[in-house]
Amino acid sequence: MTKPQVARGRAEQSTLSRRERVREATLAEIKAIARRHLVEHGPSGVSLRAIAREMGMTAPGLYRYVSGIDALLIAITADMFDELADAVAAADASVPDEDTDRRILTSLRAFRSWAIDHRSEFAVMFGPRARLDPNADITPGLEAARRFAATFYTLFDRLLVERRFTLPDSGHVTPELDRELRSFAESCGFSAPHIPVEAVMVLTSCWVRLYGVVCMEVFDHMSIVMSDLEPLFESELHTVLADLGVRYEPPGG
Amino acid sequence: MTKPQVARGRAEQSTLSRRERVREATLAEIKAIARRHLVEHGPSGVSLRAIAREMGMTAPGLYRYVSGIDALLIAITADMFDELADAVAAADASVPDEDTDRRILTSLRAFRSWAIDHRSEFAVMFGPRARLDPNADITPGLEAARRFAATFYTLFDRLLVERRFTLPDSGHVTPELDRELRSFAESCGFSAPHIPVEAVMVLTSCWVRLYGVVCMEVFDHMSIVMSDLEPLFESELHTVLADLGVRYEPPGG
DNA sequence: GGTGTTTGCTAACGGTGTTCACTAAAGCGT
DNA sequence: ACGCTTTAGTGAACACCGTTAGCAAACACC
Repeated sequence: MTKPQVARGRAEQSTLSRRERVREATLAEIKAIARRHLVEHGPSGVSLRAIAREMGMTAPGLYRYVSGIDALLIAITADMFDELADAVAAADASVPDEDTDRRILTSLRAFRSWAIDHRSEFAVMFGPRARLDPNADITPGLEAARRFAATFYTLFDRLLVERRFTLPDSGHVTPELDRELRSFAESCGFSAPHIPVEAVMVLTSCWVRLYGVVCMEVFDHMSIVMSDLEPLFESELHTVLADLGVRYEPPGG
Repeated sequence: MTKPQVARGRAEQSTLSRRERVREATLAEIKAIARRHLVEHGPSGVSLRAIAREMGMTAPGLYRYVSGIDALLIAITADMFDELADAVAAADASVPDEDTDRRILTSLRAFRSWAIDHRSEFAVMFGPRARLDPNADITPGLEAARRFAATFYTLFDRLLVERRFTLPDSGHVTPELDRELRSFAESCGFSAPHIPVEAVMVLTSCWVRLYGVVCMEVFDHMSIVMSDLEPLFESELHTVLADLGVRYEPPGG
C-alpha cells in the first residue's frame, strides 16, 4: 500500500516513511511561511510565534522541527542560495552551450535580476549577518553558495582555455595577495593545477565590481542620488566583459 | 553666573542654559551606550531597556530624549557618518595639500581602515536597513553622508582639472545612464557645470569597486576562502588609481 | 513662595525566544 | 488486537523587548 514517491531535489531517498513525509512537509511549510514573512516584513519580521500562529499551532511545537530561530534563518538562507544557484544555472542553460559570451552575459544578468527581485533575501545572503551570532554554524548555506559560484567558475574556465584575455602583469601580485589567491583557488575546488594566480585575481576583481553594484542597488544607497541603477550595472558589465574579451550586447535583445 | 561654554561640534550655540546642557549630556550618554552595545552585541543587541538599565533608569524615561528605538538608531548612524567623515578628512589633511596623489591614496585607505575597525557601524551605515521601516525618515544621516563624500568629490575634481586621465569614450554612455549620471552630479552639489558625465561615470565606477571590496571584507563573506582581504583591497586600489592616473604606493611607507 | 515645565517613575499591554513538564496520538512489534 | 515506544504538540512559565498612559518629584523662573 506504500505509494512510490518521486525523488524531488538533490540527494533525497525515494522511499520515505509516511511519518518522514509529513514531517518534511510541515518543515517545508515552516520555511515557506518564514520566507514570506521575510520578504513582507523584513528580517526582523520573522518570528517563530508568528509562524506558529499562522500554522494554527503554538511556538514551542516548532522546536520539533527547528532548533531555534537562528537555525531557521540559516536553513532558509541555504534554500535561497539553492534557488539563486538554480536561477543562474537555468539562465546559463537557456543559451546554446558553445556561445560562451552570451552564457556569461545571461548568467550575470540573471544574478542581478534575482537580487533585485528578491531584495530581502539578497540582504540576508550577501549582507552583514545582523541577527545571527558571529560564531553560528552556517555550513548548510556554504554548500549551496558553492553551487552558485560553480556556474561562474566553469564559465570563467572556458575563457581561460580559449585565451580570451591577456593575464595582467604578474608584478602586480604581491606575495601577500599571491598567498590569498592561492588559498582561494585551492578551497573553491576549481583550482585545476594549470590555473595561474593572475587569473584568479582577474576573476575576483570582476566579481567584486559586479557584487559592488548589486549591493549598492539592493541596499538602496544612492537611491536619493540615482533613481535606477540598472544602467550603471550594464555599464560595469560592459567594461568588465571587455576586460575579459567577452562580447557585450545591450539588454534589449 | 552663567559660565561661557566653548562651542563644540558644528553649529552649536555657545550659550546653553544649564538645563539644556545636562539634557545634551544625557542624550550623549544614551547614544554612547547604544553605540557600545552596537559594537559589542551587534545591531539586534541595541535595546532601550538595556541602555536604561545601564544608566540606572527605566526605559520609558528615555522617551524624553529619543522618540523611539528607530530614531535612536538613525541618530547614532548620523554620528557615525560624521565620525567617518572626520576620519577621512583628517587623513586627507595629514598630507601636504599639493600632493594630490598621496592625499587620495591616504583618504581611501582611511576609509577602509575605519570600516574594518568599525565593522558593526559600517554594516549599519552601508549595509541593508534591516531593522528600520523602509519609509523611515533618515535625513539626519544624509547630511553627514554628504560631508563624507565631499572629501572625495574635491579630490576627484582636482584630478579632472589636472587632466590626469583620459575620459572614456562617450559612446559607452547610454541615454539611460546619461540621465542617471546627470541626476547624480546635480544632486551631489559638486556638479560644477564643466564636469562631463563621463567623469561622473568614472568616479562612480571607481567608488563601486572599492565599496565592493570593503563590503566583502566587512560583511565577512570570503572569510572561508580568503583569510585577509587587505591585499585584495590594495590590488584594487592599485588598478583603480592607475586608471585615474594617480601614483600608487604600497602601504608600508 | 507660588507656578508651570521638565524629568523620570510605575504599571500595563502586547510582542518576542526558549525551556520544561505533560498529554495525546501515531507507529510498530508481537 | 493489544501493549509499548516514539513522536507531535500544548500550556505554563521565565526573561526579555518597545511603547503608552498617568502620576509624583525636581527644577526654573517670577
